[in-house]
Amino acid sequence: MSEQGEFAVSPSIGGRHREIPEASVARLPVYLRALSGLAEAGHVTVSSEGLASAAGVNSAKVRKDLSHLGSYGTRGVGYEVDELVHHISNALGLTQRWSVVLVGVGNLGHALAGYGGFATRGFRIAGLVDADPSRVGEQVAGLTVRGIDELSEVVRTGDVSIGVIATPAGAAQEVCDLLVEAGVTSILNFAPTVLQVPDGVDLRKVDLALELQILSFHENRKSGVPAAMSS
Amino acid sequence: MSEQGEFAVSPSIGGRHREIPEASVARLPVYLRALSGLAEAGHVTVSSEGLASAAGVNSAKVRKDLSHLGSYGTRGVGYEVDELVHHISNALGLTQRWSVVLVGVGNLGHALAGYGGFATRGFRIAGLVDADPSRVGEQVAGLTVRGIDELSEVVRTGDVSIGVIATPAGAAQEVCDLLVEAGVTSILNFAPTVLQVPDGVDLRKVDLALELQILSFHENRKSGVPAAMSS
DNA sequence: ACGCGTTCGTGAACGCATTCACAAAGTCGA
DNA sequence: TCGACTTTGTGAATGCGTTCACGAACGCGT
Repeated sequence: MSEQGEFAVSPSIGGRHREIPEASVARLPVYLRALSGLAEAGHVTVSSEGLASAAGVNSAKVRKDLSHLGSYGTRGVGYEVDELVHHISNALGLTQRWSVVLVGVGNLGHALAGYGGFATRGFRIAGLVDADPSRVGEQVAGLTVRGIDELSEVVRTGDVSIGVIATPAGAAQEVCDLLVEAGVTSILNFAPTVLQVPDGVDLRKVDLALELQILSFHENRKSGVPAAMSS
Repeated sequence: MSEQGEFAVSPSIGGRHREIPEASVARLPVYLRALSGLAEAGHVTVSSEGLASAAGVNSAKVRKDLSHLGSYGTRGVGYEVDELVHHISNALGLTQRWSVVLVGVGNLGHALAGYGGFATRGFRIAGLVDADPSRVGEQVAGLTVRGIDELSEVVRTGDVSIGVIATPAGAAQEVCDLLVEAGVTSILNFAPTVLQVPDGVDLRKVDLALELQILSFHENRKSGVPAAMSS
């Protein structure tokens, strides 16, 4: 009874393990971070419950999420921390090193360039680029700022696939187009504006003002409606 | 036939207009920004289709979202830009000015303090706080950095309801607890760690490393599975 | 005044994500 | 070896968000 058919998907080459839902993908980095903490604290194994509380979610979600990677837990025991770190890193593609170009070296750009999270998680800053000629040549975080006209070259010679936009809103779409044209296929946008990208290019955004406004909504709700004081 | 019945919900006092779904709330700031652009470009009215393309979503979503605020569109015409800005601002609680305390004046903290998005959208930085004694007294963005021991006082005297955490990961939970204890009810966390807050406190996070890892996943998928690379 | 074209507002259908709940599979002590 | 206990992995149920599709309402030109 070798029931191959639809379950015999090779977990190795080609098709990982089905598709991992987007919502799960977004939580994997959180698990990874929680597991690092647990490993440092000396835990060899961890249960879904333990990982859940470290990651700030519930255990059912942890089990569902991890089940998308394969069956790496042991019933009655839990998950081996090191092994899980390896599998998650693998699923996220963190076993290989990705190169990043950072465009816009203003206040925020400086902070990002100096941010430790790049290097520690396998991301390499292949170049810093800015449109302001007075900034070109400046040394930031051990790198020399280059002109926007060199962006294409930086992307090609540095094997860059990820672009980070930290420019003012007005310049963001133009920079985005240049990045795409140069061959970048993933973009992280910090500029407070909506960007258009062609199919095949992944775009994520980080938006401070937006987050504050969402908090404002909830604050407003709290102060406006002092609980369920109807009746 | 004055069909009142269930449509005669007062949109003024008390119960706004039912509950606005979280997903809609998260898009309202985007609409607001798109509308600002449209207003500057001279548009007096805008259709759901027009707003949708400016905001990077589809028109059905726009109409559904806006319907939660009330019926402010005109069939056959669209929405009046100014009026819509007003209603969205109102729903988000942006007609009143919220005070913010920023904890952690490192690289990122500097960038945040200098970020224009605070002031331009009705948020006031009531104080900058840092635990490092060598930073206390320093002038940043026109404000004097104060010690962490003054946090509680800053919150109270400044009528602060929102706290922004831009400290290293190790200090974040402690700072978070202090903020909550001081009376802050909304927290925006930039530190790469999971925070625990009691019920009644809203928590949002902005996490660069997490975003990069999600992009990494998609890059990995793209390079691993050349997929439908037709013609 | 009236019909035509446009666009909103919304019930219904659909799909994705979360949660529930439990059988299966393992550990561990006696 | 065996039985009690723990914890995973996963179908099923539920809930939330998105999309569809269309009636209702409005402006405008004639």
